[in-house]
Amino acid sequence: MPKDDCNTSGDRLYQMLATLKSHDFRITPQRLAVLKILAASEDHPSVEQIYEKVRVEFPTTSLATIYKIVALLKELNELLELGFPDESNRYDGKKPFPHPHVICTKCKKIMDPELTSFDELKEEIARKTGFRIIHHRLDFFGLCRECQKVE
Amino acid sequence: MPKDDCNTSGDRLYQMLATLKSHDFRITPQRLAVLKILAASEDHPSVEQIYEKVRVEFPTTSLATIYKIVALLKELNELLELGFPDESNRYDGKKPFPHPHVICTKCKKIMDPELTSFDELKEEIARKTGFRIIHHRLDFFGLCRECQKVE
DNA sequence: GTCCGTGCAAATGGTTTGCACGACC
DNA sequence: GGTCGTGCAAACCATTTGCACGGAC
Repeated sequence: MPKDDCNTSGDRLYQMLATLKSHDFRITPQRLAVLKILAASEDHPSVEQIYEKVRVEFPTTSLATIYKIVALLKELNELLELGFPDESNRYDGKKPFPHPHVICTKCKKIMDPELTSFDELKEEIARKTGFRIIHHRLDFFGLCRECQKVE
Repeated sequence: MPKDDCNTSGDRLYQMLATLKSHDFRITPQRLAVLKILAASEDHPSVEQIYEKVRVEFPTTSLATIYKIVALLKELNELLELGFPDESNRYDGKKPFPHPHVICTKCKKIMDPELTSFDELKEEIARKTGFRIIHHRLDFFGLCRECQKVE
């Protein structure tokens, strides 16, 4: 099992619940539903997609609430936001720390590639710029295997 | 001189003018003013900053026009957009192709680091994911030398 | 019972659009 | 002179905010 993908969806759910509790945030049905979806999602969902899934179980849930829960989890570092200029933001609840993404510009699929040569790059940056690097963002855009075929 | 920073500001201006002309776009005073600013800017300006500079010379220029010119240059691949989730978008007219950036989260300065170990990373990605990589985005966020001192 | 979280609707703000006038070619 | 570009104001739309009710603890 890859070292940075070692959490089962149950572990992630438990971890997120623990973080909420330790900061004295209440565990509401809406929050629990969002946590479950994020802990289980393989597909980097958008707020709208989370909303649709939550509404299956809780049809009265409002979009504003989803936004608030997402903002809270982001604040607690339990959710990684992948913001895009056109506001088609996507979220990663399984690996809430910076890591590279590969994005298909056709089908909008987002994958997590395994990389070995990144740490070296990060160190080179710090050495050459004098910056204290806090976090980063690395996206590759292109066509996935499937979309290359049908093109 | 670094190989990917070989254009003087005059060369970039000429290049951008040539691209506009070759696509039969008119050279208006507003467009020329924006081109000059982009060709000379070292600081990855925002639309608002471009707007303020253009207004020094042409006080009647509207913000919408700047947006239109920026969109046009982006379309013609003469301008790199660095979009951020909070819409504080920034633009690079000197190197309109994807390249890494180092961003100070305090003073908002954006720099272009020199990197040697990036190509290798890109190749590793393509090999491991099967994607045909078209472009990429690599940002490092942190504190620049100056902001580390005053912190 | 208290106070936080939710749902609703209105506000926000960067960006885009429609349209008529004016200017580039 | 015809057409493209500009300036203005309104529209847009994802996201945020204010507020009163309801539920978690």
